[in-house]
Amino acid sequence: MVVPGSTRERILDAALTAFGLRGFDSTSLDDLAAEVGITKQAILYHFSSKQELLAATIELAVQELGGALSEAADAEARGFQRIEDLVRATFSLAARRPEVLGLVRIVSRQGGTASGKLASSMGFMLAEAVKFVEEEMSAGRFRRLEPRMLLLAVYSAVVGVATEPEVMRALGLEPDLRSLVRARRETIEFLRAALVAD
Amino acid sequence: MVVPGSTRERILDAALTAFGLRGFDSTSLDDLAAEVGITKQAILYHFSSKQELLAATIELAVQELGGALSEAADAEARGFQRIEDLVRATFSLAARRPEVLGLVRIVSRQGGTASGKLASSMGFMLAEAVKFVEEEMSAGRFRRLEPRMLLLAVYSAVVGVATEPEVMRALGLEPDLRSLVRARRETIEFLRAALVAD
DNA sequence: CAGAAAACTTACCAAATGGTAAGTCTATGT
DNA sequence: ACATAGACTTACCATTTGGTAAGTTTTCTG
Repeated sequence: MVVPGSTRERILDAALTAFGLRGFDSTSLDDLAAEVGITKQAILYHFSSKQELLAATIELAVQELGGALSEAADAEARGFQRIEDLVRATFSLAARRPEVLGLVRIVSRQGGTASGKLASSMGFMLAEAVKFVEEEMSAGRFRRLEPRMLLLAVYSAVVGVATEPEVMRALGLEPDLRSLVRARRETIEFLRAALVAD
Repeated sequence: MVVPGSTRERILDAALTAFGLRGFDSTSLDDLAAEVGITKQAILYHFSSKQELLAATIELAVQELGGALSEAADAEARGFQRIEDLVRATFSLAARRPEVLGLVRIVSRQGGTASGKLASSMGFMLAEAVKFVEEEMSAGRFRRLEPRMLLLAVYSAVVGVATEPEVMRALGLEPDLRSLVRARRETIEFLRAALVAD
């Protein structure tokens, strides 16, 4: 399988997949190089160190995630519809490119320089989300809860359901496409019940 | 600081902490040995390989998690009270020993032999939880949702909130004890709204 | 107290890892 | 035609890693 695009792009793509699915420390530059069909030194030609490759990879992941979400977040949509759109977009991304959410999770857990970078990249989107939730609460369409805590719970629930195939398996659910669709539907109903004011 | 207990116990404890907080591949046997104050070969005397050490560590984590939960799950408690007890116990564990939940997450994401072991260890508890949720739904106390999907969403939300300090930070919340208490309260209210039938 | 088993340590080792240095090939502008 | 810069590769290297082999000390037991 020949991946199109420049060598640099192919390295980034392979790194995003590997870091996001297997983890940063668990992925060696040699593995990565073999996957792309080049030598390790070609990677170090484009990215001066493994850390810098990680930084570039995070930037790409944030771009993809941000793109998918902002595309879904129709500025016109109000109330729960907007949440539903976002959840659908997140599930779609999780199905198409699980490595993107995987990378976000792995990096956000680890702390350090990388996670600071991620946090600042996501900062704007989060601030907007908080504003939206607060407006909906003021308008009486959402239950009154602490907006940031609410977002954290929603984020955790969605990303968790979308990216924990092993936990699904433990629950006796095969993590195939059909189950994912059902998981999405159930998650949306769950969130609707939690959010929408009576 | 001298940690009490046998050498074997001290190794297990250090391994649980390191694997749970920093990850399996990111922790070398040499690091571990230095922490415990012995040599790497002493570790390999008690556990014949790093993989076996991981297996023993998982077993310990499952025991701790299972212990904390089954202690909290008063068989008498019905309805949402029982969920609340469990969430409190989970948050308490996350505050006291974040590495336990961290290990469960790390392993469950990785798949392979280790995660199969974890899944089978948790199997009984999960089956019981499904039964409980189904009963509550039949009794009309919980909303009708797919029990296993519901559990997955609840699990993801709770563990996510309890163990994602970096995401909290990105939301402008300091992950200190006070915030964790607030997070717990908000999570419980969130779940109550989602679960309790009108 | 003898000796054997348990609980280690010191001494190694082969493979893998991130990274450096220097060379090769190819396109391009002059 | 030729120098120059970009895009690599081949050749190394020091360190780290999980693991083995063999020796030493401590503890238990007959």
